[in-house]
Amino acid sequence: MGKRLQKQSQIQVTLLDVAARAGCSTASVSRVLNQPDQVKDELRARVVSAMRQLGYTPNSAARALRSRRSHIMGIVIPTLNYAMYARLVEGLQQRLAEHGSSLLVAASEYDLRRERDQARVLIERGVEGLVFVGDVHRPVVYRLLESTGTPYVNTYVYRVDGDHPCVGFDNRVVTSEITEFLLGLGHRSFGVISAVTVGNDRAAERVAGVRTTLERHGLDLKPESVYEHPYAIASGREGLRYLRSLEQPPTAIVCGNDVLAMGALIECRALGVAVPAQVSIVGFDNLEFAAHLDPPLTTVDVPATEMGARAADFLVGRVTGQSVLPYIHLEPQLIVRRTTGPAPGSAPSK
Amino acid sequence: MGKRLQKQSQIQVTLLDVAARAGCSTASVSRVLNQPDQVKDELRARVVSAMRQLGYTPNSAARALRSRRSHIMGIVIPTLNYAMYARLVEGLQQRLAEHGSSLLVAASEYDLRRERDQARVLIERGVEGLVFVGDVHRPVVYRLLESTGTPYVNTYVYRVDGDHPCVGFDNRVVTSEITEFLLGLGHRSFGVISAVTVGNDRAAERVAGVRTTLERHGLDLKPESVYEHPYAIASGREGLRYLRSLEQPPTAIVCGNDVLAMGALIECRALGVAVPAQVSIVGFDNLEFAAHLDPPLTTVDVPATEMGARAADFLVGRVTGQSVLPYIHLEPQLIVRRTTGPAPGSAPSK
DNA sequence: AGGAAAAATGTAATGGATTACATCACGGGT
DNA sequence: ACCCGTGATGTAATCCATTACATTTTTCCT
Repeated sequence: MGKRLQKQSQIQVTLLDVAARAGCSTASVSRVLNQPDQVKDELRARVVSAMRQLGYTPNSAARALRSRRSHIMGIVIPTLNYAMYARLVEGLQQRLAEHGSSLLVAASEYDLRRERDQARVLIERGVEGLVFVGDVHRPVVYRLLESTGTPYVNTYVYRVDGDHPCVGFDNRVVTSEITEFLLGLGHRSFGVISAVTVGNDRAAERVAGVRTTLERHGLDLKPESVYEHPYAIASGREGLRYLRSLEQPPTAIVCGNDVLAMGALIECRALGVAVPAQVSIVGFDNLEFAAHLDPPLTTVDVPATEMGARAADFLVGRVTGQSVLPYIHLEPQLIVRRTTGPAPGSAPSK
Repeated sequence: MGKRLQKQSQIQVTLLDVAARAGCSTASVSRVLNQPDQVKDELRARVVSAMRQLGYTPNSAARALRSRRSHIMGIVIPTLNYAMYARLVEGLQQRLAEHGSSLLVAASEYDLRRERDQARVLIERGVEGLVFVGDVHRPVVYRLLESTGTPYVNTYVYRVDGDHPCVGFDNRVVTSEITEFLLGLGHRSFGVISAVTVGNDRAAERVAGVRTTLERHGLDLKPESVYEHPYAIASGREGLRYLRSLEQPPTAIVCGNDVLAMGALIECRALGVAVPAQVSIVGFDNLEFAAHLDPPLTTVDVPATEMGARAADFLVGRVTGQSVLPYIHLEPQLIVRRTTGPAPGSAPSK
């Protein structure tokens, strides 16, 4: 058993071997690899055949060393267990592949120190560019990026005055729009169920968007109206139960993401709270299940895959010396479904 | 604007610069990097300080070239949009990080040709080992792995006679157990809602598990009782509607994954079909939402993260020359919740 | 104190592909 | 028939860290 499982010490086949076999110089073999049309058909054929016969695979390290191109990019994300980040990575990887680059993935688990460590490691692995989520990172990360001259881009954020390349949207503006929408439905009492905001600038901005908008309208979002808990359906359920237990339960609940919203919705059903008659609920992300919940969830569609693709284009552009726009805005879209309606007891707005 | 956004051509700081500054040889600097305790405190301090002052970052390519270690592994997965694969990647990456390695991720989109291409690319990028999902790959992939001497491991499968290292479980056995469980509840008429089985050996095996078990009991799974459609809630809904439209609708429905099961469950509610009174439904994966559905979904818990971690251990072991077991079995667990019950009209089994 | 062994450090070869530059062949213009 | 330019190919330096081996310093035992 396991005969194939032995690793035999391989004698590496090099360019030199191929050249010898093809009866030409290493330069020509290299050209066949990198600028095939600079080589005459006949020689190219000979080289290709020699490579095949010898089972030649170029040594990536030697290649990268000499050419100063690793064709590897990196991304540091909080986690892959969050569908939107997974999609971001998917979009990024696909587009990079089209550009001929590969992707190193590292997770920080929402820990900024770990994010810093992972960024360091990826740079040490020779990535040509780095993608981050959010724009709040340890200062040393930015310093490292600058001192090593590593191009980078922040995603899931959009801030023109931010001094950092970014692709995404302004989280605060989006929840602000949600809040305006709910205000327009007559809601005056708001609650928020949010992911943990420590080390998560996106979550923090989303809460801030609700708060500042309410304040602009002379209302306020009391600290006790914000339930902040880890990303999970259970948190959404707890959050809803908590908000319902307040002296003056909110009629509108803005959730930091669809998973929390799903939990809230489930708990409403369990508690016999009618949605949207008694409470309006809004999610964020437009995950697949949002449209299939009962009632279907009002949420915000986030172009995560596109964000990844754009990040790829940006970095590849930077590395290849093209001029690229450092601030890329992608518009999320409010998807109004059936979990939102007029505030109870308010005259319908039209 | 954009002052920081310019890439300035970096003059790379090398070991030699550090050595000069620290007043020692490059060998010593290298030792500080790789075997710090072989260097006296005083010299080490000098070198470290020189590195800091110069902002030295080792050149990964040169390092990899000389040491023949890239510290990079790779994984080719069908997609990251499937939560279980995302978790697998997460577990793999975390454990690799603990071992001091990084992870290149590539997606095949369930296309075996693309899987082959991606595997080729990853090998060309210098990965030290490769993780796959499933064990049905293009033959050339296995040939390439062998000829380049690249260690690899298949996940989500377990087949001792398979000649390939693997970590996971036998999908066929698991759905077989599900089927036995349902048979025990008195069900005799079965339906299956499956993901697309082309290029997906796991999905195919799951269907086969139901079929062979039924046959063992003198029953059969008619081709028209299998609804095969892409991974999506909508597919689950359609699947259920389809199965209910059969002349003799099944009383037990085995779903290839939880997403399909969720769709089926949602459609039952929409159609007014009582679960489990009229139909029993079983999922696969035990995604987070499974426990929160109404009724909570009977499903199979799959240790995806663990699988990734074990794959990491295996490959790192192989690369570092330890002896490692090539076949690692992880036991999935049937989680009986409330979507399964006695077949309608059958005497309860106890 | 003497000397061998162990520890620390240095010297220089090495890994494999790329590429600047040199050379060669060949076709076209006059 | 001669020269030049263009395109194809070859020669050899180069990228930068690691490591085998050589040399020096330190340790420690007698």
